[in-house]
Amino acid sequence: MELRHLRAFLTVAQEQSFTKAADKLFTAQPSLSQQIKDLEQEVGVMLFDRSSRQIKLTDEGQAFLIHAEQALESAKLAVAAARQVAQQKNNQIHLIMFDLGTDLLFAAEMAG
Amino acid sequence: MELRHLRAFLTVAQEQSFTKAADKLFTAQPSLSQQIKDLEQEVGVMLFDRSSRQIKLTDEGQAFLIHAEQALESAKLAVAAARQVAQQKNNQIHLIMFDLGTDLLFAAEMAG
DNA sequence: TAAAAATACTCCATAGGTATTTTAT
DNA sequence: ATAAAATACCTATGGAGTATTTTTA
Repeated sequence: MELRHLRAFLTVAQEQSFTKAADKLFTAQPSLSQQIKDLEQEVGVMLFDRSSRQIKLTDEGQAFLIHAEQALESAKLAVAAARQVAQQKNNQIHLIMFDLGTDLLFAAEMAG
Repeated sequence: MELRHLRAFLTVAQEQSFTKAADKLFTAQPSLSQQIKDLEQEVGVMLFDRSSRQIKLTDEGQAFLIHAEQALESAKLAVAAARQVAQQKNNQIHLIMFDLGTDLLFAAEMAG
């Protein structure tokens, strides 16, 4: 199971349609069918009810959904958090360089 | 970014070593190096400090870690939750079948 | 000099695409 | 009859392995 499966799952659940989800994800419909199939196989339960034309989550799918959303959210947060730390460091460096510049300017003025 | 990257990242962080992490994940050391490299490229920051022989997390890596753990935990929970629902349903069916069996037995006795 | 990580390279599995069939309204 | 999902098939990409070259302690 990879994040790609969770993204596929969530989008199909949202759109209640493989075709629409495929459009949204800029991929082909059979790819999504395959991904969901693989996912269901790994989990060992049906996540969608295909008995009707309107695809719907099974009870199992509902249970899966909440945590799948959380997983993707956490993955996104991980990236954001790492970048934020880097950004903070960068700001500190800029600040130090600004102070240094001011000091140099001051020293130059003193020297005449 | 896929869960595989997060698994690799967490294991390297734990083991503080690519080689040990590779053993633990039953994969080859260069695969892990590559995965971490790809991950760092996507995030846009260095997650590990390689300046020493003892690999260490950078501040950015530390920030990434918490959420990466959460993501994997949620993914695991998703699977467990879906399976639990299925199991509950299964138990209900068994119970119904048991009751039905009891009823049939009773009916047979009545009929002599 | 001896470990561990990075790099180079090769190969194969599989993810994803196209074409088609099946299903449900 | 039509629109949507499933299936079949094929191809190309990139993930993983082996061999080798840096690195660092």
